[in-house]
Amino acid sequence: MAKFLTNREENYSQWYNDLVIKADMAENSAVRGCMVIKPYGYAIWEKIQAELDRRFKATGHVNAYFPLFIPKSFFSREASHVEGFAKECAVVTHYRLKHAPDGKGIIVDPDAKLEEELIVRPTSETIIWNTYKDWIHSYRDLPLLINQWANVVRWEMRTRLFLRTTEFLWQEGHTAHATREEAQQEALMILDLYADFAENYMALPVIKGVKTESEKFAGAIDTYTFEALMQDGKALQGGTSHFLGQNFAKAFDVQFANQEGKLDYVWATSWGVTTRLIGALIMAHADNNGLVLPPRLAPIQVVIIPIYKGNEQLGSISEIANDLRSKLEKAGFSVKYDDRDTQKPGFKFADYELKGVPVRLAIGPRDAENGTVEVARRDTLTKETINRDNVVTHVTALMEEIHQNIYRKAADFRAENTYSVDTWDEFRDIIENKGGFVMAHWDGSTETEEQIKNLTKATVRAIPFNAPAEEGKCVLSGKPSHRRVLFARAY
RNA sequence: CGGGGUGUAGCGCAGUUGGUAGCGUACUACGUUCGGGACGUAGGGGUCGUGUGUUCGAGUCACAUCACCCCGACCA
Repeated sequence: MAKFLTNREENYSQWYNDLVIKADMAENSAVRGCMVIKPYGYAIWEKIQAELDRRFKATGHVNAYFPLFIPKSFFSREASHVEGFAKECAVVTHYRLKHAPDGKGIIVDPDAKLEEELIVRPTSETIIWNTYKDWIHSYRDLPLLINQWANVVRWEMRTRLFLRTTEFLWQEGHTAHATREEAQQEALMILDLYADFAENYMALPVIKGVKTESEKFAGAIDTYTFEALMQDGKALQGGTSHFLGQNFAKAFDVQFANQEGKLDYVWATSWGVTTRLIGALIMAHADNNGLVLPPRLAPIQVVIIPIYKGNEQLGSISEIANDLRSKLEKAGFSVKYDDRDTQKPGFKFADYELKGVPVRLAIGPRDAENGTVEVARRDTLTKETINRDNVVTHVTALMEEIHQNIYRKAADFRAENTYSVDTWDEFRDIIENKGGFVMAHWDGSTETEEQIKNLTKATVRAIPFNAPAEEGKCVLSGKPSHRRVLFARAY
């Protein structure tokens, strides 16, 4: 099996690329650096969206939509923000095309130059805070809890499907609060929301923490992150939640009258996750047979495949299959009955394994006669035959078990690949030869962090919240440190 | 933006000393198959990335150009 996929152990990044294409999730487009998300990949995104959107609303947020274009001048309002994004902005300079004078093709009309150039949003803080200025006047207008689902553009040098593309989809929450404490709580609450989603929907164990000065969002006071370990030993940042302090409020002059009638700048957060989560899903769980999707995000949770000779057999098996399908659908599962006569069962088995469908039911003449059905699970590739009457209860329990199992596998993998390291030699050896998470002491200085990055390509992924206080010496500089931080090479 | 590589059927590729383009797969039709990626027969599909040049003749040689992929620097 798996002869159609590059072997994961042989060439991890080729395996990943093959998988995205062959599982029909996405492909490169005619536009450099931009991908086409195909229906199967987009269906996963829709599931991610649906659950996150539900959770955002359950915590008091509402959706809105702000413009794709941002006046260039807005960007320069917040100094570190410009600094962070300037190098990767797409800029609209003209608003019209015309036929070339020589009659060959069309050109940008030089007479249609924009008065002020527009930036294609790499993130929306500036346009949103410029708008909030008009919306917020009193403490009664607060908190303002808004999210938007949008596309953004960051002009990247090198791109990879889902992991880094020039244009990508995400959600960005932008909230405004009356007090520092409330904004900080919001940022942390969202981080918890993300982490809970990762664990319960993506079956992905994550580490929550705060970013270092050099890794934090341009314009933030604090950036909170959740980090996951991929199967090649590299870390992937799942998403971030920022406490922005009053930086944007001051830059855009967003003040409100508090209960005493005094003017004060509002406190802000912003937070987002992107289609990159799909990349994380792939790299955390998939194997040499293809995708392994956690049941709660699988577009197809159960596939039913008939095994038959001739039309009358197909007819009677279809009757059973359709009955099972409607029962499963009633129980809340998304089910596909694949009765295509153009593919053989073996082909379908391999194909749905490639696509990571969690549970497969096969019904053949033997099953029809015995009142049974063959149940195969994607995560373990094991099969069993059960009584047809028990299908719904069995599948229901199985889905939960599959979720737990792939979560446990990922958690075990992370445990096996997390090292507590005290010497530089050991640090270097593990980063270079084994990969994984390395918990080590660090003196807290940007210079040391930079040096470690230059020497090993490893960065501080997070200062974990749950790291206990522990006296030690920085793994590189030997200076005192009070806790271990999480190092890894990262996507 | 540096270093390397590739452009020939939807996809993966071959194409010798220059002689008018082929294989696998996919696709279409029909038949036989169907409990782990079936087989037979017939068929359709190409400005050989683009341009210019050399030549009686260019997928093949020369020059130019464009695009994409991989590895680095930058990033979610």
